[in-house]
Amino acid sequence: MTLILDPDDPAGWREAPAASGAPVAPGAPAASGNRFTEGLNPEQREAVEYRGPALLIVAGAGSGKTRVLTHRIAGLIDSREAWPSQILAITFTNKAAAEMRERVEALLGEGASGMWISTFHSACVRILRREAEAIGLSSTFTIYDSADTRTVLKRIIKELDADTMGFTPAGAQSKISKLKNELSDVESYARNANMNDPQEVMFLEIFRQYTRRLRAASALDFDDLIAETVYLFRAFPKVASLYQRRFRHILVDEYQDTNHAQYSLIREFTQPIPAERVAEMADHGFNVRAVADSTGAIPGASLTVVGDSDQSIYAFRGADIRNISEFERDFSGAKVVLLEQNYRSTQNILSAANAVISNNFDRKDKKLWTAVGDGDKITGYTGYTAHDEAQFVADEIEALHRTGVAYRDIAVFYRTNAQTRALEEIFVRSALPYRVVGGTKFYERAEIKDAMAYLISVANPLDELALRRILNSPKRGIGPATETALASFAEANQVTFREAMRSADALGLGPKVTGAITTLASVLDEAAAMLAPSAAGLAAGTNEGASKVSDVLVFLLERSGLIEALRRSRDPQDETRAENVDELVAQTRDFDRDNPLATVVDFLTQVSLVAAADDLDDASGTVSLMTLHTAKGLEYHAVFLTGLEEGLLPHQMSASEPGGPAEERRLFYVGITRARQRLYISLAMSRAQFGEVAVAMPSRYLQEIPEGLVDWKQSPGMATSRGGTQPRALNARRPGGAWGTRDRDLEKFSVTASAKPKAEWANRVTGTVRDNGDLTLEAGDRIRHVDFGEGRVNQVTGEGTKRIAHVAFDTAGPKKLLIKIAPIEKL
DNA sequence: CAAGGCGTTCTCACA
DNA sequence: GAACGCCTTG
Repeated sequence: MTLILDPDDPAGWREAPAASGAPVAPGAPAASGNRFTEGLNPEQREAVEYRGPALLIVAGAGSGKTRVLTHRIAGLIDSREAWPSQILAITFTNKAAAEMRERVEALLGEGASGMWISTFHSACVRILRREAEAIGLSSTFTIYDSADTRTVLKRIIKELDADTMGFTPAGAQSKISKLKNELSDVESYARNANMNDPQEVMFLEIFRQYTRRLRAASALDFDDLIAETVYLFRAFPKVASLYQRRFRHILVDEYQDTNHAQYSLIREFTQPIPAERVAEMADHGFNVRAVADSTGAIPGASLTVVGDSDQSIYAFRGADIRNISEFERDFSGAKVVLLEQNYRSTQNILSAANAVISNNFDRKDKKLWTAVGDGDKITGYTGYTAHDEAQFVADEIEALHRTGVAYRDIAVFYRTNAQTRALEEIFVRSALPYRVVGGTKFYERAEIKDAMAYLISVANPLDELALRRILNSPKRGIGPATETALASFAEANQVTFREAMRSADALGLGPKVTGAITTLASVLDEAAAMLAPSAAGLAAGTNEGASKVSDVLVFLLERSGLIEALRRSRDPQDETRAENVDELVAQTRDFDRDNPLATVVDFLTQVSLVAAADDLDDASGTVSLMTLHTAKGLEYHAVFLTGLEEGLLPHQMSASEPGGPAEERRLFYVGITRARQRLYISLAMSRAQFGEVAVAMPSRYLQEIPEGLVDWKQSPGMATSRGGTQPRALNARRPGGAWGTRDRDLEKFSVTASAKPKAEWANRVTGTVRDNGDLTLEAGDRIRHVDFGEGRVNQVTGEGTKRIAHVAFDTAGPKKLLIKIAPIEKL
C-alpha cells in the first residue's frame, strides 16, 4: 500500500506548531479574555475555551451553538494550538459548512485553507476517492441516489420473482439501508440469518445481488459512503493513521442525528496511533514528532460534539439518540456544557416549545429561556380546506410584508412535500414571491437525469445503470428486448455492458438498431477521450489539459441528439425540458469557472451530495417553503406551521413505529423554535388525499400548547360549529378527554364536511387555472372576484403575463392578484 | 419489436 | 394526482 499525500492540499501535511504537540491537560483552560470570547455568556465561553479529549455541548434551539463552534475553531487556530489543516468539522448540510467556513475566516481575518468543513458524506467521498484502489473501487465511482437504488432493486426483485413473496423495492431499500447504517454487510447478515425462513433466504439473495451489482458498476449508495469509509479504516489501519495523525480536532454538529455508522466513523477518527506505527510512519518520511507524546504514540484527536436530543428527527434513517445520551459513558472524562439561554425567539414562542416538548418523557429536562420578553401571541387558524388555510397564510404574509417584514424573513413549513400544491396555487394567484426549498429537485427531473447519465457513462464506463438509462434516450428504437440482448451478451462473454455495445455487430440485430448502438458507443468513446489530462497534467497529477465539464456536456448533448430531440418535439413540455437542460449547461459553466482544474467526477460528486437546504438563497427576496426536516438549523422572523392535523403531524406512518409519535413531537418542536418574532399555526378541516377529499382532525400536539399563548382567529372548535355556537377554547377539556378520535367529534367534522353547503366551501378557492388573456386593468377600475367580492384597483404593476393588480376589496381588504389567472371580472 | 394509450397503484421526512 | 405497468396498435 502506498501512503498518499494530498496533492492539492500541501498545507495539510505541514509540520504542526510545537504548541499542539503536548496534549493539553484535560480541563485546563486556554488563555481567556481573548477576542473570541467577548460577548459570550459564561456557558458559551466555557464551551469555547474548554480543552480536553471530549466535549459535549448540549445546545438548545437558538442558543448560539454555531457561534460557539466557530469561535472555538477560530480560537484553536489563532492561539496556534492547531493548524487549520488539523481541523475536521462535520456539519449537516453543505450550506452550513460553507457558512461556518466563512464565519471562521471572518473571525480570523484570513483564509483558513486546509480546514475540512463538510458533511459526513462529502468528507467520506473525499477520502474514498483518494483511497479507492485499496478497497477495489475505481476512483471515479458513481454515487447512487435513492431513485437509482430503487431502480436496481426493482430489477433484482423482478428477476428473482421476489414480488410474489411480498418484497417491494421500497421495502428492500429501507431494510438494506437500515442494515448498512448498522454496519452489517451481506456476510454478517448471512451469519445471523435463519436459513429455514424462505423470506430471509430471499432477502439475503436480494441483498447479495444488490451488493454485487453496485460493485460491478463501481457504484456506492449513500449509506455505503459512510460504511465503506469505516471498513477502509478498519481494514487498513495505516490508511486510518494518516487521517488520525492529520486531524487533531474533530467537531461534529447535529450530533443527535448521527447513526451507528457515523458514530463508528467518529470513533475511528479519534483513535490514538500506537507507538510502533508512529515509528513506522516516521520511517516513511512522515513528520510525527510534533504530534507524538512522550511514549512515542499519537493520542486520539480531541472531539467536540454539539447536539440537542429534543431536535433528533432522523430516527427513520437510523439516527440513534443514544449516541448523544450516552456520550459521557462512551468517552470517559468527557465534559458537558449546557446552553439553555435562547437568543432567537420571544418567550411566548419558547413557552409553547417547552410545553410541547415536555410531553416527551424519557428526556433530560431542559428549559429554554430568553431575556427579550414575551412578544406577540401565536396566531392560530383553522381553514375549511387546504386552500382556505393557504389563503390565510398568504393574507398574513401580505399583512406582515406591509408592516415592513421582508419576504425572505418569512418561511412556511409543512410535514410532507405534497402539501406544497395548495400553497403554491394560492401564492401564485396572490402574486406572492415564493420559493420551494428542496422538494422535487432540479436534478430529479427526467431530462436532467438523462443528461447526467451521459456524463456518468463517460466518467465511469462500468456504470451499467447510467448506460441503460441513455440507451434509448433520446429515442433511437432501442427497446427492452435489445437492452436484454446486450445484457445477456455481456454476461455470456464476460465483458462489460459498454463493451457489448461496442461489439453490437456480433449480436445479429437489425441494421438500424445495430447502427444506433455503435454510434452511441463511439460518441461515448470520443467524449471519454476529452476527459484525459495532457501529459503535463498527468506528470503534475492535475487535470490540466482535460476538456472542461461544460464542453464535455455540450458535446454529449449535441452528438447524442438529446437536445435536438427536445427542441424538435411537438410536446409543449419538451420546451421546458430543453430549457432545463440549458440550465444544466449553464451550471456546468459556473462550475468550470469556480473550479478551474476540476474534473467531470468532481462535478458529478457535487451534484450527488447537494442537500435540500443547500439551494436556499438568502438573497432571493422570496418567502421560503420547505418541509419541517429541511427547516432544521434555520431561523426566520416569521414562521408558519401548516397542516397541523392528525395523519400529517403526527404522520400516519409514524403510528406504527416505536417512538414515532415522540419523534413527530420533536419535529413540531423544531418547527416552533425556528421562529424569532411571529409564529402562526394552522390546519385545515378537510384535505385532499389520494385525489379524494378526506376529513382531517386537529393534531394532538395543538392542545399541548398552553391556552393563553394562542390567539385563534378561527379555532378548530369554532370551525366545527361554524356560524353556530360560541367559540370554544381549544384547550377546554371536555368530559371524556380532549378531542381526538372520538366518534362524536368525527360526526361533527363530517357534518361540516358534507352537510355544510359545498357550494360555499368546497370550492371557496377553485383549483382550476383560468386565463384572463389580455384583460387590461388600471387604477380606478372596479372588479369582482369569485372569492373576495367587489373591489377597486389601486395600482397595476409588472409586465406582460406577470401583471399584478393591487386591489382594495370592499369586505376582504387589500389583496394582490396575478391578473392573468385570478378569478376576476371587470365591472 | 417499439411506442403510445389507459387502468392501477400509492405516496413521510433526507444525504 | 402522477408515476408505473400492462395492453393495444403501428
